Amino acid sequence: MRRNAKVTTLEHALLGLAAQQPRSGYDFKTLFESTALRQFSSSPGSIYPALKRLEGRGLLASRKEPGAGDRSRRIYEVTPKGKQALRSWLEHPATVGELRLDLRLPLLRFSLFGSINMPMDKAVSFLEGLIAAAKQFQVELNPSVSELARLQDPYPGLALDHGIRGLKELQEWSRSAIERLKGD
Amino acid sequence: MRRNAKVTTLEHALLGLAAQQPRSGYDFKTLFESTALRQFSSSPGSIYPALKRLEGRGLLASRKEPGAGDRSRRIYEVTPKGKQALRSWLEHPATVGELRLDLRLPLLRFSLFGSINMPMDKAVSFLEGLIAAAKQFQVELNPSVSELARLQDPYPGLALDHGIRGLKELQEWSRSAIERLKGD
DNA sequence: AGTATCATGTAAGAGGTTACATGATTTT
DNA sequence: AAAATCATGTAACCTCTTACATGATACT
Repeated sequence: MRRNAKVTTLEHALLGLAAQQPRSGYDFKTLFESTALRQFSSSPGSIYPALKRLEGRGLLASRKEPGAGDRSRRIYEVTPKGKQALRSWLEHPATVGELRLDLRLPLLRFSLFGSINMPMDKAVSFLEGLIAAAKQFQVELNPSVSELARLQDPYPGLALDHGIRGLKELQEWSRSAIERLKGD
Repeated sequence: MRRNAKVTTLEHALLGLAAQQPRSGYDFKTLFESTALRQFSSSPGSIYPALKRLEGRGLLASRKEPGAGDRSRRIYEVTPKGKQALRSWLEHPATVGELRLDLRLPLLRFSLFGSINMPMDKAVSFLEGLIAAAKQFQVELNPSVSELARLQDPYPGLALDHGIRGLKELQEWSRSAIERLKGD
């Protein structure tokens, strides 16, 4: 079988949350609804099928937990194979290419580092890589700054300025996060 | 016909670019590849079908422009109906709900304000609304800060800190953009 | 008694991703 | 002569969105 080869962002997030602690589909759903994770999904229509796919691929395992009456919850927990997939995803260093496409993804990974007890020095390396990628991306954008400054339309240049500020902020945050991690 | 009621983000972006100036599918494709717009699409597989859909709905019109040999480009330009749809999208104020889901969208809209010659005072109102929404969102996140600070897992709290810094930065950028717009 | 929440799911439709396909022209 | 670029598209597959559906329990 060569289908379903790719694990999606939503699936990776579910994997990470399941690795933190076993949860039911409903638990995942409410977590996604009530936190910044909502960016990566919504509603049962994506979460329940994703859980089934992950179980079908052997990355999650489930058991029925009979509740009061018929409120039986199905609890998912990560399998060794799932933990392996999670680990290799989390350990992917952030690259310029990834930042260009979506800078929220490295942050999502970082937020889930605890799910595999990522050692502090690896987290610091990740952040250092993130700083390097952000810096490089920022440099790449410099030609566009002068280019857009020449237009009479001010909006694209201003929007680009926001992007650059975001990259600077990302570097500053990364440095402060490194300090906080080291100060434990 | 009630199908295709919803205009997607990619389609709105195409509409805005076409309103700036008529372009070919290839022009759109290279623009998306070479700018921050790449976040909202990729490759011909999404762009060409989107252009066809927009033409089918009467939001874009196309004409063949015979080039040298058989390099005929198909040029798309926005129709009055398309400009209307574009305008109503661009004039949507940013809300907290939108920021919670994806704060890149209001920025995308802002970057395309020139395509309908958005009057300066409306752009300023938009930014003021953006500041208000960002502020409100920031306040909403405060309970999570104390909650996550209590965990032994440091990563979610640090990631949240990045989100909050981003919201502060968004407000600062908005203020500076207002100044720049007024200083014209 | 009625509403909200817990809890899980399915079905239809649409759009995006990836990969492939074609052919001319320009550059190396 | 070969490779890159211009230029447009299609097909398969998959996932997501939206909406609907069900039934028990807790709350007011």
